[in-house]
Amino acid sequence: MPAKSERTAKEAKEQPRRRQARGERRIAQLLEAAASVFCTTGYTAASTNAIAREAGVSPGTLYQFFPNKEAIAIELGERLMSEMRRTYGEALAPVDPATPLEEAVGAAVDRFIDFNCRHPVFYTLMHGSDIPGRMAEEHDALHATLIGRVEALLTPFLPDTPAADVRRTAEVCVGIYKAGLELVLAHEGEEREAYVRELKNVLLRYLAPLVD
Amino acid sequence: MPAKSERTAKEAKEQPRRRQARGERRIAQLLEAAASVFCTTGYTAASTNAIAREAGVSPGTLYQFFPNKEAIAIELGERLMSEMRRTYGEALAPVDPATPLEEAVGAAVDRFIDFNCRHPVFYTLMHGSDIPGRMAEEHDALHATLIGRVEALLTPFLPDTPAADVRRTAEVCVGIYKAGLELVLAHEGEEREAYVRELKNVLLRYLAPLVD
DNA sequence: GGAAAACACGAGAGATCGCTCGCGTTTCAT
DNA sequence: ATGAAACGCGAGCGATCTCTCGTGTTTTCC
Repeated sequence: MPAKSERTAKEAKEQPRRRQARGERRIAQLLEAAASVFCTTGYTAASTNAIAREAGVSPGTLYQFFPNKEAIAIELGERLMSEMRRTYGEALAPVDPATPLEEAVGAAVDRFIDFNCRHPVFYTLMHGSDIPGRMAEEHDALHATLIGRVEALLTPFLPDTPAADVRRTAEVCVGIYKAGLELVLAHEGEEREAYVRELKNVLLRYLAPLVD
Repeated sequence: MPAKSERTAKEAKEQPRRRQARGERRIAQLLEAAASVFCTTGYTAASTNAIAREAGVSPGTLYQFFPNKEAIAIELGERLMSEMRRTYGEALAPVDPATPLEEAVGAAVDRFIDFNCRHPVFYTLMHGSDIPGRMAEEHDALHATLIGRVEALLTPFLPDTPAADVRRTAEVCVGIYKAGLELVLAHEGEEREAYVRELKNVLLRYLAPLVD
């Protein structure tokens, strides 16, 4: 009994159980159902039974793939984050300081708004005031990196400004973006695009006097 | 048995039960406790037992004064709204069109920020994404009147602008205010005041090009 | 002083939710 | 083919929460 017998370890950290194709399909199915339920009822009010029902499986099946309710949100969040990085990873970071501010802001806003429109559950998970422990940490981490990116983008424009002021300006920009995102998500079609334009206006007019 | 026997009406609409001074004191006590618990845990996660415990009374006593949990939030919200009207009723409405925009915006922001800082539960109740039926209606009503006020304030400055655009501008202003309020409440002392100044800057720079 | 009403208590009924467990079915490696 | 492991089911356990009820105390009114 040498070969594969260390399978007996009771509470191993992570036993990345062998999955069949069927299992992977179920996981995707369950995550999609969870996204739908989270969007309509929020995280806390969403019951695991409701998620299972939405996915057309039994509660027991759900817990075959997720140890608990929070893990569903975590996994959903991580998949969204990785898609975000994959698609828009360079939306903020590598900006040529010679780029006009208008162009940089416009591009960043367009990319993030587009992502959030295609994945409305992202806003629900990251903005909901009812998120639990680990998810809140993930939210704080995302917020911190976002602030850092905006700071990095702003600093070249504000050479002789105290760091604390730059940070505050970045916080204000992200706050404006969140408020704008809420308005954008609340509308559709032409009206939605009008709000996108307004959001860009707010950011540009707020920043314009600073970068001269 | 003629006189006061219609007391037997089973499910009378509103039986404004006679209250003793002790009862009024308990109600105030319970609402204060509820405000505290709502602030720290949010509405949904706040348990009625926790509110009773915070107030130093039994759960039964709580239900002597409130028919259900939602009624506590409703009453709390109504008292806050009436205090808001009493103290800052004219914060937005009767503005002389000759007043400089800077002054009007600054005064309105100062008043509302001050109110929200003194009653942080107001933000929790009105911004929480986990609020129930009746409370959400109250929130919508407040939002609608707020938008209306801002529209009224904006219209004289924007004579030849389509109504839809004015409304959208008002929505953006209120959205900016909410985002700023969140940042202001998250900080204290000197930093808080710096965020108040930034909020005013954002609003003024957004509106300035429109009113020329 | 005495009856009625308001106030206060706290155990627990009733409902919901997260999650488990035992057992049957399907899939896969050998 | 066959044993093992992954998958699937759904009743129900245990914990929690809202709200009730029976009982006892204080206040008010005459």
